[in-house]
Amino acid sequence: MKRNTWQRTAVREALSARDGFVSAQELHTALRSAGSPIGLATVYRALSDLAGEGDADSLQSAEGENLYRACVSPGHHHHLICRVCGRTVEIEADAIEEWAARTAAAHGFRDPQHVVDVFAVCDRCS
Amino acid sequence: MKRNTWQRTAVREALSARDGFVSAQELHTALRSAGSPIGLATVYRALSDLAGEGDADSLQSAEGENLYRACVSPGHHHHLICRVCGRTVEIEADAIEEWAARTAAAHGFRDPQHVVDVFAVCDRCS
DNA sequence: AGCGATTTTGACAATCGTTCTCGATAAGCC
DNA sequence: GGCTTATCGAGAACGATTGTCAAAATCGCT
Ligand SMILES: [Mn+2]
Ligand SMILES: [Mn+2]
Ligand SMILES: [Zn+2]
Ligand SMILES: [Zn+2]
Repeated sequence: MKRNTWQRTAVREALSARDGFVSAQELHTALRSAGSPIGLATVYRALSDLAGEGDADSLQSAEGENLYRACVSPGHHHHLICRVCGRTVEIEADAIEEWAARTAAAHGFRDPQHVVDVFAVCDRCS
Repeated sequence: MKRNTWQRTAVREALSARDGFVSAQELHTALRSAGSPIGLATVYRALSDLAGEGDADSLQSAEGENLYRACVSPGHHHHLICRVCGRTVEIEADAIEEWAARTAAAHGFRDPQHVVDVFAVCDRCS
């Protein structure tokens, strides 16, 4: 049902070429600079699809922008993100998962979801 | 240096009258409905100030809106928020603080900040 | 390869939360 | 009361994102 277009491929590759989180606009600019005539709306759609399929992680920056990153590990995980360069480390922390579940249950809340991200400055940038 | 206006007082009180997170627009509408002629920009500014002074908590909804809540406990804490009605429980978890600091340090990252929120469905709403 | 049904694209407009502008207003202070 | 200056607020401006819709491209089928 989902068709293969060079646009989606281009977005996937451009995303993989980065090692941190990027916005749709940044990625669009990068693609255009590299000579691609891809449209902005298409980049937004492709990134949204990738995130929906689990091939990309997404998060909101402090400024409210949606940022994306090519997913390295397949399962659920969190991120340690450099505030300066965007470099990102994927983190698994079962302790956090348990804590979230326990905390919700302790207050009578059901079906907990959680947002856990750490923003700091990486060694290269400090 | 900072002046006391009835507008700031009105925002503070309107915020305290709620028990969940609200957006600036919602609060503005509520104030207007109650007869206040307060301006929208003023509500935005007041909420931003309150958050900056630590008298209000703020977070971003999944849709990217900035939400505010009158702060109950004074120190650093996190939230367990009902996805349906917005009811919120303030949570302190030293274990999380330590984990965040340890995780950042383990990867050579400095000056860590973290976003930790749990969204679930409260007992009244399930 | 050719055809046709259906998806996808992209330029542009529209949306929507938030911030900016700037003349008017009103705290705080003497 | 007056002065100084922070604050207000209506409306414009902004910026990220989404909607529109005609043109182009993909895929299944022959
Ligand atoms: Mn988790
Ligand atoms: Mn914390
Ligand atoms: Zn860095
Ligand atoms: Zn609830």
